[in-house]
Amino acid sequence: MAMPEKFLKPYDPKATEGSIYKEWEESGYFNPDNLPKLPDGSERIAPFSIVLPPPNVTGTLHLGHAAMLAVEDILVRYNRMRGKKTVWIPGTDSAAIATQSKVEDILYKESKQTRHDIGREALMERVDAFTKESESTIINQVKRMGSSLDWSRYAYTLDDKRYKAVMEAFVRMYNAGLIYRGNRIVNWDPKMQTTVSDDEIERKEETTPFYYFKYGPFVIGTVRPETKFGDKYVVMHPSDERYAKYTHGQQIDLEWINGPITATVIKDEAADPAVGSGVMTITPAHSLVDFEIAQRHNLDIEQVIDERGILLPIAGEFAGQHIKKARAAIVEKLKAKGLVEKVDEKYTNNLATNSRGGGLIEPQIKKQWFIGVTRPIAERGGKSLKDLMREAVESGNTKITPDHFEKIYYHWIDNLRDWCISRQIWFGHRIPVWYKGDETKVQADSPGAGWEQDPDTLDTWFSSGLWTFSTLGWPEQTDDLKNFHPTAVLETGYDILFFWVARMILMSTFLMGEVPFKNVYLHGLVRDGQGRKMSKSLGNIIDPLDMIEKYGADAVRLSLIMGAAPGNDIKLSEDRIRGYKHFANKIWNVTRFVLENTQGLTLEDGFDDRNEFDKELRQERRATFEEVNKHIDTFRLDLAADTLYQYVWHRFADEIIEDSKRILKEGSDEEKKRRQMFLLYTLHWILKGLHPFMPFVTEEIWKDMPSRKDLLMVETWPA
RNA sequence: GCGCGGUUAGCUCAGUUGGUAGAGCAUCCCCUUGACGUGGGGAGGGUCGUAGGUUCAAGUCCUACACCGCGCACCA
Repeated sequence: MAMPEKFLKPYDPKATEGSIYKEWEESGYFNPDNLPKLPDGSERIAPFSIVLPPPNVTGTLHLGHAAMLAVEDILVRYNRMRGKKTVWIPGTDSAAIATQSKVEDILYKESKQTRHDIGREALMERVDAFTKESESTIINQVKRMGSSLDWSRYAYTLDDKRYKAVMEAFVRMYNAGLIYRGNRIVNWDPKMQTTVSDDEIERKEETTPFYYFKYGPFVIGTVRPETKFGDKYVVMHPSDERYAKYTHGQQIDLEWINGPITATVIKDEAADPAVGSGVMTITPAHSLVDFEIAQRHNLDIEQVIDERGILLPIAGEFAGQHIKKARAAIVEKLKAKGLVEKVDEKYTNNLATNSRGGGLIEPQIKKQWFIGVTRPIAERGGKSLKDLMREAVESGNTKITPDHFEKIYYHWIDNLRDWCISRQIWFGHRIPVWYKGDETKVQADSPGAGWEQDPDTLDTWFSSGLWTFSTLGWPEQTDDLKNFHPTAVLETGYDILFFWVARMILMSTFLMGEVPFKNVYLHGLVRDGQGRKMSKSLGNIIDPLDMIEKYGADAVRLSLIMGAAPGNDIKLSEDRIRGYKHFANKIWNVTRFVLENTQGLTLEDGFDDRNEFDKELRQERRATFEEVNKHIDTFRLDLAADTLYQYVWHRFADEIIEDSKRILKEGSDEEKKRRQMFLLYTLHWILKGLHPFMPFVTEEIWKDMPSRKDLLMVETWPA
């Protein structure tokens, strides 16, 4: 057999990757139902399942996705080769708020219309068209990474099956008393005109003046004078001796922004004597802490700012002004009245913004739907959702890697408040609650004529929380659900531990009575070569698709794995990617050498165990793979890849092959044969071992291996 | 303020149950005309953040501190 011509030129990923992915897809082996039997003729039984964290349907592939795909594909391919019944389920996410705001932006740019101009139905049509158009883009980009996803099980968060699952989940949670409607203080985004959950708030630093105002005999501080109109309670710590002469409930007449008012003294431990003067006034309608104080003492709560950020009549002459503009004018007026004690010009304040749309958050009291996280659940032995979430990890049923994130997870649970799940946007899963007069019904479908559905939709993380089982067919009792749930691993970035991982545990432990996954593997953020975040303004963004184009998907995958310990940020530079392309080429040339020197031989030509020197080589090879197995099983893919890299390049190529040149030239026929068999055999091992990490180049080489029976992706792992 | 990490060679990072410090890249020198220049051999370079402690022995365990990063909280 002559040396295949392709090995005479350097490895060219561009010429091979597309067709190889097609072969994989057409083989059907991404689907566990089509996987071949094991070499001993038995069926694959042990399951290995991963659900893909669904990228936004309207997004494009970035390095975070690329890292995630690399890790998950390695785990899936490794386990497939180890004989497991493997499935990796793809999907995309509607990303409700983000997608709707994107479409609204386009709408406004094109026709200067808002969603209210065109109405709910027309907007949804536009959103659907936009997502359909985008969907294929992200899917094709995911495929270019070599991801061995079972596309026959593709799910979209808003498709019919998932919609049904979401409705079912809501109704069940409502019936269990976990979902309730309440008038509580929520994070309101005046720009998007919707509520936002606590976890979606992003704090941004700003430098702003800090004002000290005279409030009767007291001095109070604030950065937000515009909220102060309704402040008629003055709060101090019960044991603050400076204010011992004031008693709880005492009334004090004083001059305030728009004239004389009567303030009431409240003694509450929420006032920290060490902060400022130790005295504060409260605005219960626009501050969570103030709201809680007001509730404790049963105080009046008055709205000062409306849903668009406009001051209400309580602001007197300032009513109708936007809070942004009103602030300076209010301060001027207070100055004129001699009520400004002093101004600290450079105060660092953390502004709450909506991390999805960027609007400034204004706390408001609104009637919304909530999930009560501390309510006892009868069908779970009186435990609360918080208890269930904590137990999932404490029991070890779900292990988080790296494990220090478990502490962060507990910390989050301890601080968790009821989760506001209703959103005033249109794109998403509509809340399955129906109203007719004073009647309310909670059910998936309309109860009939005259019933009106709640106009709100659900927080996108509500449906995402169901993802491990909604993708497997829940609420129907499917075979997939039986076979593959709980899933083996959930792999994602540590930045969505709370958003998503915790919500999945919440949903699964309640609805399924089991954890959603046995392992959580958290990868780091991908940064540039100097450790900076990639951003447009720094101009340091690396596009994974450009890199695939230049160096091949295998090189990109390896660059995101090597040196990336779990949970550590990944520092990526183009140099590193180039380096791994060199490695792909090295494997290519190793193959060329081995095939050239073993022509006419196959694995079936036997293996001589009596050669003592080669015995050591074989032991070393086995030890190498045992190390690789150990690392993969403990999610140290970085070390596994490094072990293989070292062995292939610096042991096998640099030493064993170099040494073989002498033997093949000068050795006896028997020595030659032994060495040839070792080289050929080891090349098989190497290709198998590297396949999960570098699937394209190894599969391409595999085509010319004399012992090939099927695709490398379903070959058995060396042992 | 509370919590979680990190600090090891110029850079990026490993370092498994404590036993004389490792890799890749970079630098310098040398080699190489049939596996591969996307190559090979070699060299220099670290008192492992600081100060204590435990131990026969500490990069590894304990305590404190410093600096860097992150999460939560804070709009009095």
